[in-house]
Amino acid sequence: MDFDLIISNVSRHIDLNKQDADLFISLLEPRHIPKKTMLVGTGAVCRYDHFVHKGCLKVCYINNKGNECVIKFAVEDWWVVDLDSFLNQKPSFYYIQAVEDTTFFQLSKRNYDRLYNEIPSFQKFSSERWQNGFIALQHRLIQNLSLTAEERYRDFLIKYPNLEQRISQKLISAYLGITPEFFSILRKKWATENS
Amino acid sequence: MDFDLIISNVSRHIDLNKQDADLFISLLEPRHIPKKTMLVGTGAVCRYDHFVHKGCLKVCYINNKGNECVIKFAVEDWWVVDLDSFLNQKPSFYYIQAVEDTTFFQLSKRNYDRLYNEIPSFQKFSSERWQNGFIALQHRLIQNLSLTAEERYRDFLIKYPNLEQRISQKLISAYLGITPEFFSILRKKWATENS
DNA sequence: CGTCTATTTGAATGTACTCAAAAGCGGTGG
DNA sequence: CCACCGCTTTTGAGTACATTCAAATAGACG
Repeated sequence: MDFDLIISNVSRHIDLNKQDADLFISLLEPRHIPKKTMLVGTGAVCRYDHFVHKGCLKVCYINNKGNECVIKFAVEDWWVVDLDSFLNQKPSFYYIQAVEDTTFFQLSKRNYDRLYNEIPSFQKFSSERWQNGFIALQHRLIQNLSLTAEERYRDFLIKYPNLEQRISQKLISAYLGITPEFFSILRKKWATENS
Repeated sequence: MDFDLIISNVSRHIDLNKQDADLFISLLEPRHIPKKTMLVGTGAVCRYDHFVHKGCLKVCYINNKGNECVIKFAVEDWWVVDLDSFLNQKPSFYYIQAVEDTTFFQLSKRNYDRLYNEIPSFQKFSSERWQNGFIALQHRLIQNLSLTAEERYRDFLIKYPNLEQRISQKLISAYLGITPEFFSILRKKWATENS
């Protein structure tokens, strides 16, 4: 198994000595799942934190009109978890599902807590992760308050480079918070504008 | 000065012994400002974390149409800071302004760091704060993706009990992400519905 | 090849906005 | 104490953005 990506990811936040890195790696469980696999179902407890090595996962929920809404995508080099469910071991509001065949590492709550207690800098990593997550989420909230669908799409392209070519338009529209029909209209409009 | 509220707030997350509590209190700076005071200007560095003891602050930005958008209100018992600006000591994207005459405690970055280093459980407090903030923000993001203005208003009423009577409709609409004109129309509609 | 889903297209509708104007309300100065 | 000023709120007409529903077309997969 290739741990370079995940070690490099963590190392961007904290310094891991050889011993800590070995402990960290030993607690990870590599997995490979085919597309459409449900990793965490709505109402289930999110028992693992996940780091995507290759492929793509989505975090979603079904809104009151019965449509799927995408909270976030997790592609290569992204961490993903239902924080509320994972930390408090309570039923998740979201579900996490594979969009593509996906290779990832999972870290159980037990091992997460162990790292938290045994590697002081892992606390820092964790803390920074949620601080940055908070900042990023606030940024996305602003977009949804202020921007049109077209502007939000531009932002999607920047946030997830090249993902647009890998997933369906239906999924993109579920992320943008618009209907697939309207997204199709926008695409046509953009095509004529740039010709 | 009355430290009961802030001590009780922190104590909901962690246990503070007498010594830690005294240190904590000694690092706080009480302030009182009249309404409309700009606490942190857009582009300024957010040098303090704030805890509102009485009154109300708002965190806002001006969108590309020139309208004020409200990210959050901070009333009694709420903490408020521009996290990105405060942690990284960089210019803030938001501004923080008093909606009412407000009494609050401010905690400088230097003292924040000192607490972080000297009181281990303060790390826990801080960490939990951003985890909970992340969870709450995700919840608000969902609302903006899925809910109508009317549903978002219901949620505002729950999140900020009684605040509705204290602030202008213009401010509420800036929080909901709708125009004051449209908010006025909705109010009239609700009034006829409940008669 | 057939089936199932995704995408496109179109018409009618709903939600929310812009602009303009009038009415209400609060604070300030004379 | 009142008159005036500025800001908030209401109202209305016209418009833009986005949705729903239905149907046709195109792609993907077994």
